[in-house]
Amino acid sequence: MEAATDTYRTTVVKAKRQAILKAARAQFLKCGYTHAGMTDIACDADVSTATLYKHFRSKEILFAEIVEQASDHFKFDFPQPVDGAPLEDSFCVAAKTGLKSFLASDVQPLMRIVIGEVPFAPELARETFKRVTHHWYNATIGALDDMIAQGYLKPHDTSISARFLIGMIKEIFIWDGLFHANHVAPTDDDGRKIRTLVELFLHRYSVNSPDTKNVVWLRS
Amino acid sequence: MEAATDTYRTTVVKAKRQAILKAARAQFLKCGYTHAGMTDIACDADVSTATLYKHFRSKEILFAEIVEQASDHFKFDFPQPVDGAPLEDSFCVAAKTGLKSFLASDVQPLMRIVIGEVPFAPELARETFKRVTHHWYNATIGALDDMIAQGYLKPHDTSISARFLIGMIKEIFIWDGLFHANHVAPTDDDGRKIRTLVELFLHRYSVNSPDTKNVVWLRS
Amino acid sequence: MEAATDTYRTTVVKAKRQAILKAARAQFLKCGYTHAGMTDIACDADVSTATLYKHFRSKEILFAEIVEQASDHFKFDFPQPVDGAPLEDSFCVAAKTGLKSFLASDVQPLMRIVIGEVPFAPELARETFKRVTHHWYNATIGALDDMIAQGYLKPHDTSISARFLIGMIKEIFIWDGLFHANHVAPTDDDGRKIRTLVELFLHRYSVNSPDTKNVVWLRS
Amino acid sequence: MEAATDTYRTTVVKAKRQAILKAARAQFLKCGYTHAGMTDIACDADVSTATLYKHFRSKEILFAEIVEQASDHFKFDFPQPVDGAPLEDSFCVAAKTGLKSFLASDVQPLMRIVIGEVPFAPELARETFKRVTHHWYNATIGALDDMIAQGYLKPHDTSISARFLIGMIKEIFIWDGLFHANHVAPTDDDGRKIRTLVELFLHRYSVNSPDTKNVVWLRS
DNA sequence: AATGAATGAGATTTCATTCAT
DNA sequence: AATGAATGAAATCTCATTCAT
Repeated sequence: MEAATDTYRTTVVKAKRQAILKAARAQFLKCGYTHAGMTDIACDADVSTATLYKHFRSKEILFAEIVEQASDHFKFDFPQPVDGAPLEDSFCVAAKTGLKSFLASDVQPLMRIVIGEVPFAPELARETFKRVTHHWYNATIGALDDMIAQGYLKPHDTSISARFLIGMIKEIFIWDGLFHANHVAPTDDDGRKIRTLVELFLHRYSVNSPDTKNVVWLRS
Repeated sequence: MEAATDTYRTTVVKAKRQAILKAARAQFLKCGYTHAGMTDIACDADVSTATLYKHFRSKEILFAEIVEQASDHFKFDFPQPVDGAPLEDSFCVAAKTGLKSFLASDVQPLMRIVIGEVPFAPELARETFKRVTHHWYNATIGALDDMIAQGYLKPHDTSISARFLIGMIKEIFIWDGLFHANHVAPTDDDGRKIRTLVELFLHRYSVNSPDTKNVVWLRS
Repeated sequence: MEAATDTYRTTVVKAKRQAILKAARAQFLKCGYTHAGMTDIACDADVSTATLYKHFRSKEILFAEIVEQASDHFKFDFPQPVDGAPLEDSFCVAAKTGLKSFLASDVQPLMRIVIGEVPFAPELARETFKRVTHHWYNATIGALDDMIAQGYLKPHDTSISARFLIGMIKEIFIWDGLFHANHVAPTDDDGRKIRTLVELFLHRYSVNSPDTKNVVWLRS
Repeated sequence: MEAATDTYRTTVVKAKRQAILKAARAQFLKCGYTHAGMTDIACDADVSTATLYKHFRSKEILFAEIVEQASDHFKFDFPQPVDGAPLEDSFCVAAKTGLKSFLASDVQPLMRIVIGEVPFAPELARETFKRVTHHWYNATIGALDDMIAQGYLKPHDTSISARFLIGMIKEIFIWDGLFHANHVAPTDDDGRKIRTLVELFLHRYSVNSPDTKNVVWLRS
């Protein structure tokens, strides 16, 4: 009986916690950090402000929790190139998958808020940056290094080429969203943008790409 | 005499206006939009709040003015390739110049604020985005198209390649600054980063780059 | 069996009650009345708030209980003068004993709180005042009257001389503690302070003290 | 004209400040520190809370100001003994004057509040203690030392006798007030209480008092 | 009998903006 | 034209106490 009671209570409490997180996320996304009101959040979650504060000791902590949740949701693994399949496809799948996970994680709109709060929550910003950007970046470096080791790519400084790759993806699919509320990332259903981008990358770094030792970029 | 007085008055008024703008910029950069106080700005500018409001009808308008000023300060012209000189150099100079102007214009830290205020000043964000991102983007597209017309580059869709180029630059020199207060953009004194990036670009799009029609990126 | 259970339960209940009182005393002494939190008290006592409220219907009542307990702990009996021993010694012992009991009873730091809450708990303050001050005062008056009756002291208005005696003790050993947290009453290990004070008193009221009927305090 | 305007404005501002102080004092005396509400104070002073906070940066500061004002109002100078007049009278006048100034200064009821806040405003308590208790104490020591030097009093440790004197006064006229709201200090219109207390003191310390070197306080 | 999550009411404090001078 | 004191509305957070389990 006690166990049952406990379970029931626990369930209710967890439900409230979730309700709060949901309401808070909505409020923050709608209003940004400063303009979001704890009172409103409590109200939307059908909870008193006191209860809200029992669950999350401060607005800052509540916000951090939401950001953490979202950024934890962002997972990225560069898929292993499939033997015999075009290397290009691996890159495209990786880019598409990473992007999808990123967009699905709700991190993007939260990032706007985090960025705006940089002077007042530098630690949070740093942390978010690390979780999202570093994660993506490191996974990519690792994959590129592997591919070099396996002879797919020419040896080169992957710590910079990885950033080039990611930079292009961000520019096309993410950057605009920083400046526009309710921004929907441009679709790339036929995958042409990503493919173009990957081609640009592999044109330089694939072992199969032509040698350019003697090429000059001079005008003829 | 009156004219002289008028001139004097005008001068004083203009000086006050400048003092306000200067103080406000400092405040905003230090505290972000919401936490910057009109009273503090007035105080720093040695002006009463009433005078402040005579010059700028509201905090929002004052902020917009500052952002506009800064973004107007960001000028970018892709230099014409010099005949006989390596094409590469043109790109490097362009990238370096653009970046320098961007960083010097104070737009970067203001952008953080603009981004944070997106839900409350969507128009401002849109405008800033246009002035900065579009400007850079369009100037680059134009230059690339010219170079195609002049036979420097292979014909291709410059509306996307331009973004690739800019995306890589942003990733290396700008993105991190969005998440870190007092961020100093990484130096690139020897220009190696930019050069690597340009090489990647030209490897694919220079008319001198080897043909890759029959190249497959497959593993051998 | 039932009886045993009852006994057990009773024991547990009493233990909890004591735990609560102990925790509450600590809280109140540390934080004062207003800043002491019922939740904290319950927590420190390893009891739920509901249980806390089962035992003490309100914060006020809980506090009153603690003050009562402490002030009941303060016992003072003026020791009978020992025949043939210096009267002085009786007074010194009395003063020392009274002071010791007072300091040991924890009343002093609680008094600070009681005093601060005078406007909100006038009854409690009155009661505490009576229990502590009156008690001390009445015991002293009684002893002095006895000593007059027994021919130790000159006849006089003991209702005022008793207060003089106590007033001097309070001034030296208690007053400062009202204004300083963690105040430790000045030690008087050699008893010189108390002895001086007692001498002052007996110089005027002892039957052995010289007559002063014809003394004028005029400067010669 | 400007000067006049300034004067007018200054006058108004000062008046508001005084209104606030008055309202605050009343509120604090009525409700103690914690229960006094800044909103209520503002309301009583016919001022908005914002104005209240312009004048006093915080509740704590406002309270400290009031205490300081009151304690500054407490002045005590032990009057010089008049040549040829009974020394007794000097002491009685001194006691009466000191007491009157103390009671008139409003410090007494504020002291209750200060004492209650000791754990949370130790500095304020210390300061108040110094201003009131030390001041009284030091002035008395100085006067006693002078009288010793001038041959009115027997040489002795005045740092303790001064406290005896003050302790008796406090006991009779002040102590009770700590525990009772709206307490009116007992009158002593005929001066008999003070006279009795002074006699007790001089009986021991006046140069004219009989020698007690050979007196034993033993029961005969 | 015991729990502890939930509450409602209120506390202090801030800020963009106005208006009498 | 300029001042700066005054404002009203709102924001975050706390606490003694209750009630469903």
